[in-house]
Amino acid sequence: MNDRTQLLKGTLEGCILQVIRGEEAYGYEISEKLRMAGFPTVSEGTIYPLLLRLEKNGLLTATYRDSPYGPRRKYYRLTELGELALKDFYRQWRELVSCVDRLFAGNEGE
Amino acid sequence: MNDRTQLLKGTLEGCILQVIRGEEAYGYEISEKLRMAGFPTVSEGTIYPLLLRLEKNGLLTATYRDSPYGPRRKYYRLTELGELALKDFYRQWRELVSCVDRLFAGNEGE
DNA sequence: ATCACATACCTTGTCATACAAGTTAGTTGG
DNA sequence: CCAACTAACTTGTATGACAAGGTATGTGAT
Repeated sequence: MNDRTQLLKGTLEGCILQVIRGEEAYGYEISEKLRMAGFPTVSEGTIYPLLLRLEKNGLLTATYRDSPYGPRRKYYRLTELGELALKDFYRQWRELVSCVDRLFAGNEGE
Repeated sequence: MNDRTQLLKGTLEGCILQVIRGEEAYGYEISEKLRMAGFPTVSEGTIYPLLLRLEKNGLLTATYRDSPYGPRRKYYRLTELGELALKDFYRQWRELVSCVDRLFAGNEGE
């Protein structure tokens, strides 16, 4: 009925910002890292539009670089605005988690 | 840019099931309880369609009862299917939380 | 050379769902 | 009578995840 895709809404954007935060990364790499973090496979139809949107909104900047293994890669870096958005996301995320926890407190084991 | 509404996607459904789980409740009451749990005010344009959808999908059953204070209330109860869906939601929710936590582990304080 | 496969990026169209704004109704109190 | 609260519902809009498909480059096997 309701698959995980609805749960991901909004979360993914923040998680991608977090992945890029440490060091610049390109799309294909980001989806690998998310998979390694345990996320269900993130579709390319999800990730590329999202990256373009973040770039357009000024949270990311991009530069193309050649790859030794295939076509050139588009590396993304966080802007100042991106850092702020990331902090903001994490704050809101923690708040949501604590609300849900409060609601489910007492009957986890059932 | 991205307000909390996107973060709520999918989460709300499970939380409403959880509110109803303990004892039957009606829409207006549910939105109050969510607010008390710390959720940002949940719009009526959100909650009533959601309840109708859950009813239509067989996760909830409803009975009307008179109210001493206003128009009659529509009380919802969880079905077997609803209980299963709730368990399923919580499992997926915990999984998502642990993925995000894994990603952000190490630099919470910044 | 050719074919399969992995890498790498992008586009189009579809679906689910949260919300704003508005509608209809009942009750209570000034 | 009117305002305020309770209570449910409808319509229209925007967002964002995804499936499916397209383009292109490099590597290794046949």
